[in-house]
Amino acid sequence: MHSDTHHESLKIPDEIRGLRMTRQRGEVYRILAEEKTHPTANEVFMRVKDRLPNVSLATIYNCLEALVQHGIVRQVNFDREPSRFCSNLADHGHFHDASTGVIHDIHFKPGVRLSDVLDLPDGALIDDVEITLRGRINSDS
Amino acid sequence: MHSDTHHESLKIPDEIRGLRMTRQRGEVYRILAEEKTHPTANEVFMRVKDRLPNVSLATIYNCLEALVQHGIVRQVNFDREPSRFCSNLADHGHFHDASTGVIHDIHFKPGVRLSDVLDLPDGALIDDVEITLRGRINSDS
DNA sequence: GATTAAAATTGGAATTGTTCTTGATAAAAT
DNA sequence: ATTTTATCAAGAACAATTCCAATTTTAATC
Ligand SMILES: [Mn+2]
Ligand SMILES: [Mn+2]
Ligand SMILES: [Zn+2]
Ligand SMILES: [Zn+2]
Repeated sequence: MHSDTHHESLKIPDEIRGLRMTRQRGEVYRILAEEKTHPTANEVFMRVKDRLPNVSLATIYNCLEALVQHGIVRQVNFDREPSRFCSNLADHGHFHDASTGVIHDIHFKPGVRLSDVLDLPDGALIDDVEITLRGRINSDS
Repeated sequence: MHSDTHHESLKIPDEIRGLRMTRQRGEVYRILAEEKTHPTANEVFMRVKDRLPNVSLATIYNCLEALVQHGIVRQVNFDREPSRFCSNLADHGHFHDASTGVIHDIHFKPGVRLSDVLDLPDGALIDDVEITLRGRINSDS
């Protein structure tokens, strides 16, 4: 057993993709990796404060931006609501269940390619796709 | 030839879907119907001012909200950028060409249904879909 | 290990798109 | 014509995010 003390643990390397993993960035990332609930910056802030009581909201924003910039987490927007963040790097979209508030990750069915489905302009090169669904889950049937 | 004087014209009824078509709402709608460029509220404001010099930005926002609420126009969001507005009521998504800034309407290929393509949770009832692409158009081939 | 340089963090102020509030206007109903 | 209701205008307020200057931390160099 090694010396430093943590709880459920989840090893985060000192550096990911050229981004130095500071204490604050590590804690922000941990929240997103542990909870797949797509929290807002402010929700991340509240959770990180439990471990780093002096952390500032500006730092949460800085960390989230750094993580997003380096492709370690993804930023998810629903309309004009506060941005949410997601550690699932697989290509996926989001379904917001209006009755529970839960946000579900949505994946393409196997073998589906965007260009098979959408009528894109000639020569269009897609850098980024965002698919956002709103609705509700009908428990019966 | 009828009495009231307008320029290129585009007849807008006194009421659409239960929404009273005031002068301001009509002008806002006209901009969106004439130009398919997905303008922001502020861009609509500048254009409407040419015809209604006393209109206020608050009124533009009020009108846009009323039109969106009544399903007459659609609100389109790219990340956290200012909302844009679209009079195309067909089911469609948006492709933002980063090199020109142009926003293209994107339609599904005929016969494609969302549930054929996405792996949705059991019992999911989709109220609304938003598809947003970013990229560029390669002019050669 | 001390010194210097670079990067990250903090707290608060500033920004920005949007919404709210309140009083004035205009339109509809009586 | 009077009353009621809806809309509009102007500016204040708001909330999420970004910016800024000062401090702290980390890394590099001596
Ligand atoms: Mn929370
Ligand atoms: Mn413009
Ligand atoms: Zn996700
Ligand atoms: Zn459109």
